[in-house]
Amino acid sequence: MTDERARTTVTQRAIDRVMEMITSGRLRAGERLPTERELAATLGLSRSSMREAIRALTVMGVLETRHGAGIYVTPLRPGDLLEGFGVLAEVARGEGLVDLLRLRRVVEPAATAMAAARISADALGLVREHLDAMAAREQVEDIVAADLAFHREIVAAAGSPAMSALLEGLSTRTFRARVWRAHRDEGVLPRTREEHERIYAALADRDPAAAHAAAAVHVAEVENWLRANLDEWD
Amino acid sequence: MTDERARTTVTQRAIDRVMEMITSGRLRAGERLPTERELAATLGLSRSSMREAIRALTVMGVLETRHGAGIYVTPLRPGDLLEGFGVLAEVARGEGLVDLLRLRRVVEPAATAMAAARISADALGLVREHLDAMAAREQVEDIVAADLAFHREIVAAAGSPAMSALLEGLSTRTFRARVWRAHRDEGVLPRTREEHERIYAALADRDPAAAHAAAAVHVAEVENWLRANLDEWD
DNA sequence: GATCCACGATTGGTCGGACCAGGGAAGGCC
DNA sequence: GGCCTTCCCTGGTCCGACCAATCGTGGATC
Repeated sequence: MTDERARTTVTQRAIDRVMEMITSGRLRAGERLPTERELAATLGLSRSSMREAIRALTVMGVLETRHGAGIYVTPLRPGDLLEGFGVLAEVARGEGLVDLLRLRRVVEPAATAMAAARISADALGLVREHLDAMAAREQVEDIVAADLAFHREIVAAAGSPAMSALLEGLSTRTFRARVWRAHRDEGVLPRTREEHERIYAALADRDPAAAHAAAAVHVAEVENWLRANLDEWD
Repeated sequence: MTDERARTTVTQRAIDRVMEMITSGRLRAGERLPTERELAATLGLSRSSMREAIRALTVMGVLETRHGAGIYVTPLRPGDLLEGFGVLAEVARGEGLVDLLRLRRVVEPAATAMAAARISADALGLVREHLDAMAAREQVEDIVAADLAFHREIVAAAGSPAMSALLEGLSTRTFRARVWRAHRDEGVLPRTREEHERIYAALADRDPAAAHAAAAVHVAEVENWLRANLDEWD
């Protein structure tokens, strides 16, 4: 029990040490850390290995480095920590993608419902703008951009950074572009537009239940499409 | 447009390059990558920087290194990619913690409902065992272990790796221990036990709606406790 | 001929030091 | 007093050497 885990790498131990400093409160959000060189000396490893540990904590969203200025602890907000997870949907394939969409079908309706209960008039106006932009544009890329902005605005109105960050990670531009292209080719764009309108209407009515249902229908639609087209994916 | 993003670090570019190799399908799940030295040479950077890029992709759950053997792409299952999630609840504080719990209140009931519809008799038996273990143990650490196992078993029965991984990340041993200790001191353990029993009963009845409600009540309970005790936290 | 083992080539892990590039504060110039 | 230069500190990159786990290979053994 003395030091059984010497089997792990020095870098991993450094990561754990810094994490422990943060969880224990010795390092607080926003605070600046010692120099790379100092940290390496203190924790007893080379600067190279220390840099790897710092890089790891950086992608985790725990630390943040500023060239020439120093290393800082991030504000540690859920958004910061979930930032690196935008990779998720990007690499998932086949059954894994379906699973991610299933998760989205659970979270997005809940977020939309929360938004319906507390969205401001200003935010609602922005949602309306994105909705109109979707209808006005021709290029798939533009439509997708408006689509993403539409959902992002709604989720943001829910007031849950964690849900925003999670859903952001579950949405990838390339995936959505593919879905839109397919929908266009299948001539079902009007139906998609109808779904979006229904979501907006529920928000405008400040009707959480209706918003929940409308969002669920919308995501389920995409999920079903993916399930039906899984074979020709990738 | 020639090479505008030379402003970023070489390591970041290497990360992007490897990610692109994966998303484009040139590197497939489980496949082995070239040597660190070869990769560095190919991408035109030093081995040190290349190692940092690899470390970053490792903590993201995209790559996996085996000392002496080589570097491999992970199976890229949602579970692999959400693994680093555990950090989240570990460092979150104050309002951020409440937000995470709010996310859990959305996801866990959904997973429990899905489990109710498809849980096997065997899995149900295990759930029962963990429930009994919770009641039988005295040490908070043991109770927490059984508590975690109880929820984990249920969520696993939902059959969604993404939800399992997410909820796993939202649950930390230290947080739960604190909650249990407080509940014990406040003498509300019987009520918690009752909530667990109700969840089990809904699963046994194969009643998704009841399971959803029971899980929601349970998580909301913890959320309310946290909200009430936020001031004395950390 | 099959099995086992020792050895060495391969590959990731660690180290130390040198040099480059961005930032920021001290101090001089106007 | 305000602006600008300068210099030092800090992260970013690179190199080359050595350590340690792995795995294939080929020879010894039965």
